[in-house]
Amino acid sequence: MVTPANSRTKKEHHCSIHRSLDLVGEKWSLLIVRNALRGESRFSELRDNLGIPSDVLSARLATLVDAGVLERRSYREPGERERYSYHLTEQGQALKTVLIALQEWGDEYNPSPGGRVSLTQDAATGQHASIGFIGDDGSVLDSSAVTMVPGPAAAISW
Amino acid sequence: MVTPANSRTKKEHHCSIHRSLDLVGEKWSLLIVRNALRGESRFSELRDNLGIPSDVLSARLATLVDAGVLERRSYREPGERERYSYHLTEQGQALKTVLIALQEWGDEYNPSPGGRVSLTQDAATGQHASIGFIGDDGSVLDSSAVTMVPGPAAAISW
DNA sequence: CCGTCTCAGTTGGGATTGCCAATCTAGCTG
DNA sequence: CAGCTAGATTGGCAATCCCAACTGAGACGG
Repeated sequence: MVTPANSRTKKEHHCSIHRSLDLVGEKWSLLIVRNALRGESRFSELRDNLGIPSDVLSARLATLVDAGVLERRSYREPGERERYSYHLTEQGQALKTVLIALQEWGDEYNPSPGGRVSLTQDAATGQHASIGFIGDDGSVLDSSAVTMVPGPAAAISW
Repeated sequence: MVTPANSRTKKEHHCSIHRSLDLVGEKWSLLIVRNALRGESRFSELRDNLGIPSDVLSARLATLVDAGVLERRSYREPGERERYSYHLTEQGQALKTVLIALQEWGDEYNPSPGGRVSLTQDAATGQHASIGFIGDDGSVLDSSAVTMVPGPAAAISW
């Protein structure tokens, strides 16, 4: 092992967007999470469906487990030996918002000629759902009216 | 010019998340958009505030202009020569949702000990806003109840 | 108990991308 | 015309990525 996967030597940034991208901003990371959200959990399943080189998959899984996005579990099917699978943690599930935001952006501004491959809906009613901003009073806000403002820790830079 | 920045030779993926990541998934791309949302538009401003190598910034700006996320404008301040600045298009503005989703995820699961650098609020009322799912009937949906399902073009793979 | 199969990776190498420092260019000012 | 500044480009080196081949361990057949 030349480079241990659990050595997080990266600098901690004060900006949470930057910190998030340090965890899931590498190539393939978010696509692995997307497929995990679909229920894919095995190495070969992810490798074959994503078309990712197996060494890169191996490295990403280690990084994502280390970051707390995935959890590695051993399992054993009857008449099979023990194998490993990867499952989203609560933290990993929470990336659903990021992925659907990316999906809506792509569908809006760079649609595939073949149509949409994935839709978003409420599990209970089956009605279509989309991403938006909600005020603390529970009201739905217009996206253009929402701005990012400096927070309490913005003293140094923001 | 060895590799022209405007030759988009990448394969078009059927998955909109994958296509989106081809446009803004490279290192630094989303951070450039974040700073552009704060109103930064000049090369040196972005370079100095992000700490990005200038050759990479140059390449990313070209890619983002090519993708339609940024628009290159010339400007001239009094007593200065003509210079260029980079401004978000409508398509670029729309990435605000993705960035705030990443920000909320980072604040929730990987907070900075120094506190939050950036907050999200409604420009009119100043009340705090957060990302959520909204049904077509206008109701706010619980995030755990929202799922991604195969769409019309999912025949090949999804 | 020997050979074969499959899953889950690891390893070797070459290509690509990213990083850093130095340099360049055009127009301004003195 | 020498020097300054914004907006880059270039060269060299390091890290990352990709592909193909290989490994290791347990199940299974003979």
